[in-house]
Amino acid sequence: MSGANRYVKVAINVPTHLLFDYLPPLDTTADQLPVGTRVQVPFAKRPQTTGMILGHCRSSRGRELKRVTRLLDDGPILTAAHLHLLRWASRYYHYPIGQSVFGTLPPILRRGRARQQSTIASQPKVQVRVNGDDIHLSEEQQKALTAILHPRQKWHPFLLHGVAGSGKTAIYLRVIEQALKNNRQTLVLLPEISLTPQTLARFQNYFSGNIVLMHSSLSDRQRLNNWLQAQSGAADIVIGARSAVWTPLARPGAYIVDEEHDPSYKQQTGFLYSARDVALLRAKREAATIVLGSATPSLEALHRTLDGRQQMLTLSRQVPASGNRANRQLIDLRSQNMHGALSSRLLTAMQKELDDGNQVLLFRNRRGYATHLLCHGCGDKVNCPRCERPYTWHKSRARLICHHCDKREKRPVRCASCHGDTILEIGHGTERIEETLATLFPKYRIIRLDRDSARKKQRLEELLEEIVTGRARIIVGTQMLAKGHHFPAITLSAIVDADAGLFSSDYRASERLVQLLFQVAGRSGRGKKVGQVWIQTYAPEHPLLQALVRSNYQTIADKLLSERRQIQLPPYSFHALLRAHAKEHAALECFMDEARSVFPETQKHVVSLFGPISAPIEKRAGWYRMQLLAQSLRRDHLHKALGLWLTALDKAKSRARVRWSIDVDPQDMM
DNA sequence: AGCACGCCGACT
DNA sequence: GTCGGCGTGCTC
Repeated sequence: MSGANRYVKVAINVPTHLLFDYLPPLDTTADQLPVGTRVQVPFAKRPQTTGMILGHCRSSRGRELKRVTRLLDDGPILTAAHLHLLRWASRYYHYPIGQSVFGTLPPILRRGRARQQSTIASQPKVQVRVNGDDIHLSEEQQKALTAILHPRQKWHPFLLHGVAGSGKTAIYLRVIEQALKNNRQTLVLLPEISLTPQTLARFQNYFSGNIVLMHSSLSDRQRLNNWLQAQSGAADIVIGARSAVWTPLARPGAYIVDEEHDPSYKQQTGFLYSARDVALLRAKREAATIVLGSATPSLEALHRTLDGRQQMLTLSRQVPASGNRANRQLIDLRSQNMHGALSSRLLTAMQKELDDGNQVLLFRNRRGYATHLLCHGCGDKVNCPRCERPYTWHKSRARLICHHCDKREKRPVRCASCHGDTILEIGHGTERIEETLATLFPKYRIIRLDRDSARKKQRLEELLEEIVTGRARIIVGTQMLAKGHHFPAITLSAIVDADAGLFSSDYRASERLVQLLFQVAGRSGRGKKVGQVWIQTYAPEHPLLQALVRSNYQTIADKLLSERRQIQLPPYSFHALLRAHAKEHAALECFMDEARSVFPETQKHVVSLFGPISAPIEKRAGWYRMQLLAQSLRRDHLHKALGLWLTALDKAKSRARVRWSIDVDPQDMM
């Protein structure tokens, strides 16, 4: 039966929400070109542009329609269901459709190159090995697994709450195993694939089937091959980082999002999606099993369990010392004897653990040597000229580095304003703490783990190896330390400076601090050695710190949630953030004022605006930055407003020389 | 995103 | 006079 459609609607990788109408090639009808097929089309002044067919139409508003040059695929490379997901994401995150489609394809397909036939036979049978580690589930784990495999409702997401070593991975393996038995695929998301070779090893040890990786450090060819295997159904398990959430699956069965609270699931540039949220939506549409795991669940996840949209399954620690909570203590830094950033009290506690043959871990969320340089003569700081913020002094590299824009400079001999020659090094980054430790504990091997010391993956693995084997006795590092690893020989962890998380302008800072503390605590202790966590602070009376030493994660998180509810912050309301930056401050202010004034009148009673205000980092790489927050108690109201607002912003008179973007569900306000 | 067009400053 | 800098607008 011949269709009546005369044109195809084509998505092109350009920043517009429009689809472009084309005539089919001369010997073809529009209806013979299925949705999801890539085509080559003349576009703008370019004779050969890659596009993808997303629909058909009978009539078109375009005047002189051009013709599709040729088909790039012999059939659709994306299913209608997958395109549906992409169109939803494009609308939800207000990101151009063509960029959403092409930005989530493997680079080779994005460029219009041919899809190559995969040489792997489709659907090989996966053997489950019995050996990795054969899984003996505790009663608690068995209960959790049963709940997941036999949900009370047709579709229900699960939050698996358990600390490192509580046996989350065993549950994941059994969920995947069940999917395999049903001949279904599983997609496993991890916050940072480079940090988790152990996870892959464990999977490979347990399943001898076809496991593929999906992350950005694979070669283009490898990425395409793995993508094709997932899409054709030849791969049984796909393990990947954030972007892997866009991998099409022929026979989806289960989704696993490990460390679901991790902020790296939210993309920070361009297409600002949350891989965790996209995974939830995919699972819901496909009625697939989904398990979100974390020792420190996000407040969003806890909120979903409170109102019954999600079921929480809690695993307690499985080791012999089970029930023994890590011993948490505050160190009041006021009038403490200090050795650099470290108090005598902390050093004494460290010495004891080291004497007993244990490892200690110090956490400091600033790399570099000194957090800033200060002129002793006039008090001026040495600032990055582009960001107007202090440079960080990196001693071993002998460079000042701006942590906001990465500008590098040599250290000045004299102060630029008063020409004084006494420049003081203020503040202690990981590099300086390492130096302090080297003088205090010359006998012990010290390892620093941050983006400077572990620039290459290989080096990172070497450093981790030294920690795991116990050769390194003292470890100092940044956030990197708090992710994914379990170091059983560490019996003492310390947060060198907790105060930054207490007094931030970002309302999520307190959630992040609590998560950090419990993640750090979770790295340490096993068997009879119970971990202790020390927190250095100048504000020991702060209620959050008081709670941190007294309560468990759940109790503190519940309290944070009730605070969010009282002031109606997410997850009790919904946010979209308009960010703008410009070279001239006046142009920026003018645009932001207009942005506020063109906000749709009809939505003003259901959506509140806060701002415009300067961004917390007011200037970055020479650009002034401002933001305007839209908040609503209902997502649908917010989205209706955004649609109208963006149309008005496109036409704003003051938008010249201003760059702007919308962040739906922003994860930070920086 | 590209790519062209258009409007202001220092040059053979 | 015009070469080219970037800022702006459009693409079926």
